[in-house]
Amino acid sequence: MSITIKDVAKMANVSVASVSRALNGHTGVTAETQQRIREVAARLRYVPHSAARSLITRRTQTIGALLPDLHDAFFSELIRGIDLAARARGLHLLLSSSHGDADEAATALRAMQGRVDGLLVMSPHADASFLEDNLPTLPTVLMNTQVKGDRFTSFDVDNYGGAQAMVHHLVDSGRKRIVFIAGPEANHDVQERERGYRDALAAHSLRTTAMVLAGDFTEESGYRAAKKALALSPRPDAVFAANDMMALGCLTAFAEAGIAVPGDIAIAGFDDIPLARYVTPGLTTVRVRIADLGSSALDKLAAMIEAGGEVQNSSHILSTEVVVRSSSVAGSAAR
Amino acid sequence: MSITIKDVAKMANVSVASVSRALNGHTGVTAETQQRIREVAARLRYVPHSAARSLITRRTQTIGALLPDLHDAFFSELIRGIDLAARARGLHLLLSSSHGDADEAATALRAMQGRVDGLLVMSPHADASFLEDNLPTLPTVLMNTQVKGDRFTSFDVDNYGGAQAMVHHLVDSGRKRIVFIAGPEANHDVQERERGYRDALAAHSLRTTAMVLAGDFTEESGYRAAKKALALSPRPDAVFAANDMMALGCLTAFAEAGIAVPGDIAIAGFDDIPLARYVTPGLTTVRVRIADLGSSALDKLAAMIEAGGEVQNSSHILSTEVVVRSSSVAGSAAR
DNA sequence: AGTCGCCATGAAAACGTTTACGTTCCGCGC
DNA sequence: GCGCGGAACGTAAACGTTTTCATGGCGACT
Repeated sequence: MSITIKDVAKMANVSVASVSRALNGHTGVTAETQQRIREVAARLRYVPHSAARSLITRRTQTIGALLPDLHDAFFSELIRGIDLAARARGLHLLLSSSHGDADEAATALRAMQGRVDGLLVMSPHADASFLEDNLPTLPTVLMNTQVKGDRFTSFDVDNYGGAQAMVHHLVDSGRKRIVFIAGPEANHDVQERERGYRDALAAHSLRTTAMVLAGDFTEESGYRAAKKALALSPRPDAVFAANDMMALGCLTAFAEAGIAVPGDIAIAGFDDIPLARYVTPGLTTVRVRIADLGSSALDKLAAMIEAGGEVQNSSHILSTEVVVRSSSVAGSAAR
Repeated sequence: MSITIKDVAKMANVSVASVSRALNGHTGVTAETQQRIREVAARLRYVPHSAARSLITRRTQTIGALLPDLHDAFFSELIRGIDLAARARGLHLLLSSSHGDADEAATALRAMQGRVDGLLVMSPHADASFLEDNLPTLPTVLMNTQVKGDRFTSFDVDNYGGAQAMVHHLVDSGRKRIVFIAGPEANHDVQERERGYRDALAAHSLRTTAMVLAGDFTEESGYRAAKKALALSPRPDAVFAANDMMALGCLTAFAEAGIAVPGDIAIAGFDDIPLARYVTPGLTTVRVRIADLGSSALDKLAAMIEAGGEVQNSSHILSTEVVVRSSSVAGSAAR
């Protein structure tokens, strides 16, 4: 039904080879015939069939992204970053998100075979052996996915450094009893943030005051943790939540309890989701440049593909930044 | 390099045809050999090359989504909805977003040829003739994209009805001078929202009080419009912004000017972005179920593909819902 | 003027599948 | 005992490209 290169060739009285050459701007076809072929192709609305093309060129101009089911803002930012970099290179994006379990992820991974030139993977379920077992033999870049050694190229945000910096900020502004609200246990990001929290406390000789409450990244769990924090004695003068949503839950809990923020207690989060600057008081948090993470990972992947896969693996850390708002320091900039 | 069906065939001492049959669960191969082939395939980590497969089957199991550059929350929700429905059907998602101009959109559209089984299009630049000119001959569903007649199947949110309902709510709670802050002029959603606003005023015999200020969907433009609204005489007792971000700008402007919300003036937005319930006061707005829009559109598209393209075009309207928060009615539920 | 070489072009192979069509073999009914 | 049907399996065509290789023509150089 769809019109093919043969139709164009026939109509222009040339061979399919010449059509291919003309349309791809290759040499070996006179300007005049190229012109003619181009005209015919346009008139016929010819569009090359990409499956056929990739079959022979071994290139799809597409990269696959395997993502977990993420909280909205994070997800959206990441995609935006990836998409931006991909479009700049004329690459397409095959999206595969929300993989509940390893089996599902494995299926998705295999389905990418022959469909993409490279893979961007962010998967909480992935460990090295899972990846080795299921990854098609494709250039791959890992994002925020824990894996030891140099078997893969990876990009990670500086969870450890960001958490440290936040604790330093809190201590510097006079806080002494800082409680940390953790996230899902198996989550590598959370582990690193907690490690940064503990090490920073130690650096201030406050190791003994370390206090960690459970959470699961939801606002609700932040709310519950905040209630627990208030019951502690002596009462903490700051809570540092492993992500912003939980910090928002704290905000609500404290407001209900009539506790002044930041007067009685300071609140800090992690991620700098758009919401953070809109709540009152504005939420002090660690900014993670998610879009950059996506862009950088894609750029690196593109380079690997370009190089034909024979490049040294490398790992990269994306810096974070403490954003101080009113939830930790009275009278600080509203934005 | 990659191992193909031939390798499996050789290793299992059968023909490629049998391998294909065994792996696809077709008849004509004994259980015993099927078993053997499956084992060999697993051992060799054979994964069928999808480009080759789609070349012959004319199916890619992939649907393409052409999206504009959207404000974050909207974009993310839409993708989530689409992805959800796609995964339920085992379909892949080829994403193509952020198309600044029609040329870019056209290129993206053509690049989809042979890559996808169907197309989901949301494009502000698209009018009927653009689509006819550039759309590959593929099943297509339009989302929030204005196009007259029944040449396409489309899904739209009920901008008109939502705006009407919001105006009714404002009038019912005692507001009389309601100003509307418009969005980008060419935007069809905005036009419909404004139409709903005007018609609802007319229904309350308040037609003469209609007052429209310019805006462009950004928070900044909402802020500016709010300033203008305050300068009006008599001063309005409500502003209805064409989207939530502009409503937030109003919130800021009124706070700075010391105007009480909702005491002196009520504020209403449109979209119900996540932020809306977090700001103080909570923002009264029109909820648009974006994820549903995506899911429904994809479901319909899948049905069209299933049916082989020979289905009647149809258009669908997704209902909206007024969400009352404190910005329009004092003491209303915080959430 | 003849030969050499380059350039435009065409024919055909190749990519990795699926599937229509043959072929072989076995069992069964007459 | 012979033929027939069906099941299991193999052969090869087909999908729509790109690319290698062959071919022919024409200009330039000796």
